Amino acid sequence: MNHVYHPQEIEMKWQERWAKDKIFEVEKDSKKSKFYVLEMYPYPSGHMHMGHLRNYTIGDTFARYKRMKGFNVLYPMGYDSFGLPAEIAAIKKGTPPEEYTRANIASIKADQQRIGFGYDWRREVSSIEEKYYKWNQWMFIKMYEKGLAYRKESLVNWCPKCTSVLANEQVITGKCWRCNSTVEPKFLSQWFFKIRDYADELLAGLDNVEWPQKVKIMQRNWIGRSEGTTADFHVEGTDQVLSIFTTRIDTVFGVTFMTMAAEHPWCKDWVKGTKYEKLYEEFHNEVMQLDRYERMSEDAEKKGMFLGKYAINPLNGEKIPIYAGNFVIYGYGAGAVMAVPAHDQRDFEFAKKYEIPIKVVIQPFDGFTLDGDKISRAFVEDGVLHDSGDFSGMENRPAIQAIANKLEELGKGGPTINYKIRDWLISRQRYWGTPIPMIYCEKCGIVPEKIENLPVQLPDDAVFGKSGNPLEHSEKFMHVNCPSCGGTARRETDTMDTFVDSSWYFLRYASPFSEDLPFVKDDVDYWAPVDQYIGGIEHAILHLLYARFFTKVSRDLGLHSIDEPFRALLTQGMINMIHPYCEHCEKFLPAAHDKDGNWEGDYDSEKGTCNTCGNTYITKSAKMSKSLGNTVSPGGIIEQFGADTARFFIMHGANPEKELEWSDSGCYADNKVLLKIWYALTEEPSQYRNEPDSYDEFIQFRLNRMIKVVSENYDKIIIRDALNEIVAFADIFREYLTMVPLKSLYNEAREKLILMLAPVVPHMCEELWQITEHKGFSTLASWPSYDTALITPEIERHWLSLDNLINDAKNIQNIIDLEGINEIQIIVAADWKNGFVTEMLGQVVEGNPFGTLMKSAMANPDWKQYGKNIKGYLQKLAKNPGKYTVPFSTQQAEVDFFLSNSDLLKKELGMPVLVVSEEDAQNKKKSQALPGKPAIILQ
RNA sequence: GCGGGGAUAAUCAAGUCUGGUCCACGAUGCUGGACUUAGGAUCCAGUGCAUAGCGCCGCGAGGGUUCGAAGCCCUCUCCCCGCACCA
Repeated sequence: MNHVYHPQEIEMKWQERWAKDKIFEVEKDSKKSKFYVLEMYPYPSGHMHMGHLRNYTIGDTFARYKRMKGFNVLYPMGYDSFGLPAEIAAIKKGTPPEEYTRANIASIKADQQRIGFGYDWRREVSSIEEKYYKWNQWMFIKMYEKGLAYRKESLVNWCPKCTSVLANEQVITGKCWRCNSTVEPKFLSQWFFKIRDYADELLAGLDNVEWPQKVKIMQRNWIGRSEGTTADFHVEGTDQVLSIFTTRIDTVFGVTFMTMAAEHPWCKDWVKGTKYEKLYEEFHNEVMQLDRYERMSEDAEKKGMFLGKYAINPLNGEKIPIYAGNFVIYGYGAGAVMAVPAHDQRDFEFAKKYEIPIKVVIQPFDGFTLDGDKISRAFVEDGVLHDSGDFSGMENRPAIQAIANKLEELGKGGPTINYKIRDWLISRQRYWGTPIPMIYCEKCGIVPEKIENLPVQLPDDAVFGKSGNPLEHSEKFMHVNCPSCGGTARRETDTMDTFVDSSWYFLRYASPFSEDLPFVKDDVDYWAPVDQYIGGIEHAILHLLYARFFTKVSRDLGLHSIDEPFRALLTQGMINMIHPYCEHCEKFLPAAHDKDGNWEGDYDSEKGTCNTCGNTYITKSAKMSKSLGNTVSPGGIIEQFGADTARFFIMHGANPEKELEWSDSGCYADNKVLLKIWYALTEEPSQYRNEPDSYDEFIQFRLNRMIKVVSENYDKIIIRDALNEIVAFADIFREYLTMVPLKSLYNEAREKLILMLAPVVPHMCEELWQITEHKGFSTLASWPSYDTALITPEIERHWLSLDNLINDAKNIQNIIDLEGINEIQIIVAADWKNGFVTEMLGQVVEGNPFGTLMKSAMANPDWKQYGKNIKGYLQKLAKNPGKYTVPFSTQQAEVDFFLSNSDLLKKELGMPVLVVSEEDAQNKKKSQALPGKPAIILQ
């Protein structure tokens, strides 16, 4: 046979055949176990990039493997197609968002199809479709009816660049998650989803999913459950009550002041018309000017001011001053805290600065008595209550419970659980999203749109580029009759956060054609949850938390019975690439070109210098990113080498969770590996053997071991390690071709080798499957099983000793002058040594000292005669007992083994091999032989 | 500061859970050689030191446990990521 590898032709051909035979289209089948593999659906921004290629290849490989293992595999794809970039394009270029988005979807979809991902394309979901976003609106109304969607005025995060608000989850260290602008606080009326109602369940559910520990921890921290106590502090001279939250109610008798968040609306009321007003204005402005991140950083100076008001301690009736402070978070707890300077370091510093009394109410267990006037830092450890009314003398831990209960009795608070997580702000002041289906009627107030009128469509007369939301300028959209009274009303112009779209798309895939409900319960209950979800760590909180929330809400609406959407999660590693780095400027030097293609980067690649400082730069691994200009497009590789090489490289470069170093040479090398395998599998041996021989056993061993290792690694999605085992076997297989193989075994090995590779390089494998005269698609073939009897540790030890023998002999060949050498003699250790090594190894492991070993060996009458050599053997055994084994049951077995492999030895070593037993050998080196480790003589 | 993950040869990187053919998988790079109408082609060998082998050194640093440590324990250094005054 003479088959040349033409990836472009092969790949197109098989993609067409797969599509024609609809092999990736799946239906519910109660007789088969289902398996749902999913990648996070992409925002369609033009072409597919390396990160996408990696993400989808991991998923496709795994889905193909599971399919071959006999699962009914659901593997769909779709597009997260609402979002700001389309609107920006509309403003800049005048392209309507829909046109822009559809063009991008077409382009990325073509890229995906060119790689040969086995998606069930009938199930494609796209959030911009009316038939999709209609259900966002439907869900919104259902949630509104249940009180889970509500409108509230509050302090929200405003991104000036996106001219829209953001959810807390979308503010990353004070910056917008999308454009990195500094976020500003603003008071606005906005729509929220009550994710806090599900805080406990969201926390508990993490115990039932197979996610990376890291992601679970991040979600737990984000939810931020904290057990503590609320205590009501009356504000003197008003009917206001500060219901503060604390985890240290045991210190309540030591409260000497209260601290309010500076922006708390009460502060303003209290100072109005008093001598504190002017000072407060200044203080408030100062605090609000700093961005949130700066303000919260630990080294920021703690500042505050007295507000002229007093609060009453609910337990001892003491009157304590109320301050405003720059370190209290308005959004957490009551936006106010009780301050106990003796037992909280931050309060201590504040008290010292403003000369507030410090009252010690917990004394250390060791009997030492602290004095509030003298201590130099807060005492935060456990101790015994002191000056605490009825609770004095109690240990502080039990006192927490006791005091909380007392407060409950008094009707002034009690045990509470507090959460850091805030409700999800879903309003966005943008056009390109799902309109919130609410109507403002002067007479009836806020009224939901009627279900039968859904979807509320995006108008096509929107004008972009004016200030504010384009929907506000659309007459067609704004004007509506009230669904309740029929009078004139106006629509809500906010649209939904696009994270709403991605919160349930994975359920829609299960029944993409459902028209009466977002999805059909039976379909979701069969296919969901997603068994393996694959995506980037950047969604550890955002999407993954919202999707879990939506799953629970839709379950409670009776739409399905799934608790957690994603049973297992794999977060893929970044893709890195070597890039110039200036040690002097301490930064990576961006590469860039102007629009005519002229170099505009920050370094001179010819001189190897930094353009800023002129010093020579070094190269370091950097994340592939647009901002550094070091991206490599998968398109080029596919054009040059084909999709299978691209897939193979990206799976072989690093295991899925690890960082992947992209390199040209690595890619070329992997193309070579594929070519080698291709030729090994297409070139038939010129002749076959009919009688089995020893080497066949080796092939059997390695073949079965490969299937075992590869299956185990694919099961755990450790794809690189699986490929390494396959590549190693391919080398052995190639060797086998040259050794006149046994036909049946050759065919078996060839077939199984193709199937091992099929999940990663499916097109090549289909072609090989056809060339090797198999029927049907390798994609639909059954995954091979292996025979454990052929890979026992004993068999492994035999082949290992042969391998060691070859390596040792080669080593000698490399270091000596081969002139006049024409034969290798293999001297197998004498029979008595098997018993000797077995026995003495046992004694070494028991921990016997050398002297005891020696005595014990010499006491054996059969061994005594070898006394002069025994000391040497024992020294070796004692030094590293793990290294020595007895691989063969008898000397004869060992002799037979090496004899039966003498052809192979001859081939490997390039000279004839003579196998003799130690007893028959003449050379004095024969005494060096040990079981499984023959003496080697070149003569 | 708190929490998590790391540090392996020129480079990337497996091995660490479960200590023992680990003279550390694999890949890249590099050096030889074979072949050849010279290729990012293919094949073979080498790539810490030593050497007719089966030895020494080595897995961030130091100590410990063990017959035996890349792996287990302790201390330290450095790097990455997340959270960041959460009362």
